[in-house]
Amino acid sequence: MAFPPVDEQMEVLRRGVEELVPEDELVEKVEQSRETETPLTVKLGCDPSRPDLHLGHTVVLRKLRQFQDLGHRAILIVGDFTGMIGDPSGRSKTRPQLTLEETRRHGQTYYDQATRILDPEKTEILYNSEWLDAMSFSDVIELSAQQTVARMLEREDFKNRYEAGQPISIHEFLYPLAQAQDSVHIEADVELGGTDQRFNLLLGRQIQEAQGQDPQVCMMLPLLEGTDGTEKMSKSLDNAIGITEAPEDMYGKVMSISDDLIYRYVELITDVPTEDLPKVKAFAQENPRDAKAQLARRIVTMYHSEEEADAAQQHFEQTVVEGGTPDEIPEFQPDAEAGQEVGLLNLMRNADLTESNSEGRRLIEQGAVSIDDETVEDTGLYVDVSEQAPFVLKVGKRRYARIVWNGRE
RNA sequence: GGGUCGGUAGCGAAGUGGUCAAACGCACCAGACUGUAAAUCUGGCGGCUCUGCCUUCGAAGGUUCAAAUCCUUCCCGGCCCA
Repeated sequence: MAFPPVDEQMEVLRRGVEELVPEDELVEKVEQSRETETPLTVKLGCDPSRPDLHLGHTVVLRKLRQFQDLGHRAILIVGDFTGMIGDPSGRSKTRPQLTLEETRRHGQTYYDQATRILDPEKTEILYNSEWLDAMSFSDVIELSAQQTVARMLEREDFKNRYEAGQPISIHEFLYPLAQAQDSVHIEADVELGGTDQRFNLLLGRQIQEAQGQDPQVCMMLPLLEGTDGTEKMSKSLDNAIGITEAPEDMYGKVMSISDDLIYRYVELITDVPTEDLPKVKAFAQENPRDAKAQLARRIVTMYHSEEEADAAQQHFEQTVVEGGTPDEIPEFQPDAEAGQEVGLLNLMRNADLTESNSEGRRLIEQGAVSIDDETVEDTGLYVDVSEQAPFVLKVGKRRYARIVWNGRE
């Protein structure tokens, strides 16, 4: 197949990239691949311990997709080997130990989600236990001889821990080496990763070189900030927008990002053509609300459909902007006899609107509970469901239930 | 193996016999405000039949009128030494 001209390829590949080490080598590789009509092998490692992808992951996946669209070869490497061993160091949260089946299953889930972005026809998936598990102890020693402790300690987190007198287990030095070995195994031309992967990616270059291979180019992409606007998007920080989330949630969460982030999201995780980006930037400054709505629609469309994006937008306008009641709210049918008075506190708890009666009482005191848009004042209110149903019970801004009663006499 | 420091609410962290359901920060929830589910401000943030009562401060016992705070044993973690 014919590859596009080098300049064209580079223009696509450079978009949104934080760091490219070294850029001229990539140009050379692209030139060479075009001349010899051989696709580049592009590697992306993925962590099978958390298979739920969010928009942050898509930054790097989209870059991989761009490589595919230019005709190159994408390889996803599932780190099942390290996943199986787990990280026994015990500091911070111990990485959960996974069984082989679990890593395979997670790997599959990862693949299924990733192919919403990648071209499934052109995506290879490999599990690194395949070759890492086969290495003998002497192989490992040989591998580790290719790196020095001093260089390892250049890595910031190791350095900090070392200087602070905190323990670093030997095996922690082995993980980056294992990842580098992956690059050797597939003879990667390019490895993608977030900027937090700098050390690991660079180590891949070094190890490849030590083993007589042409070193890979390291392409580092920025870590997308989450909905809190400062921390990187991460499920454990609870600031993530998952790509499998419902259209309404996705839309709402995008609308909640801070205005400064609009352009960044557009640049990194949408298909807006590169030449239109300056326009987007100006628009985002001038009219952040509409720019954000456009972004939210675009993102929901990417992972769902245009119709669902329309519906999500409408839902948002209706419930958030106007503070109205959404069209679809869960129904709850209390267990009550005709004419029986039911305590509102219990009703809320049974309908899963509150966790405890204390919480319900507090919320009523704060004026957060309403029945058919009428604020409830009395914490000891009793309602006769058979008489009053159906009615809409609202707790806070986002918790609703339609209370119904199917006449039991 | 020895020494030492520590284990308090979702997390971080005060408190070291009574005024402790436990300061403070973060997270979270609500109200006001706003173009927004952002920011900001205000309030809340164990449970209950709620002006009071009940269960919590690693676990189990004990001392005391009274324990998160003192004692004993045990479990878990950090650091130092070997």
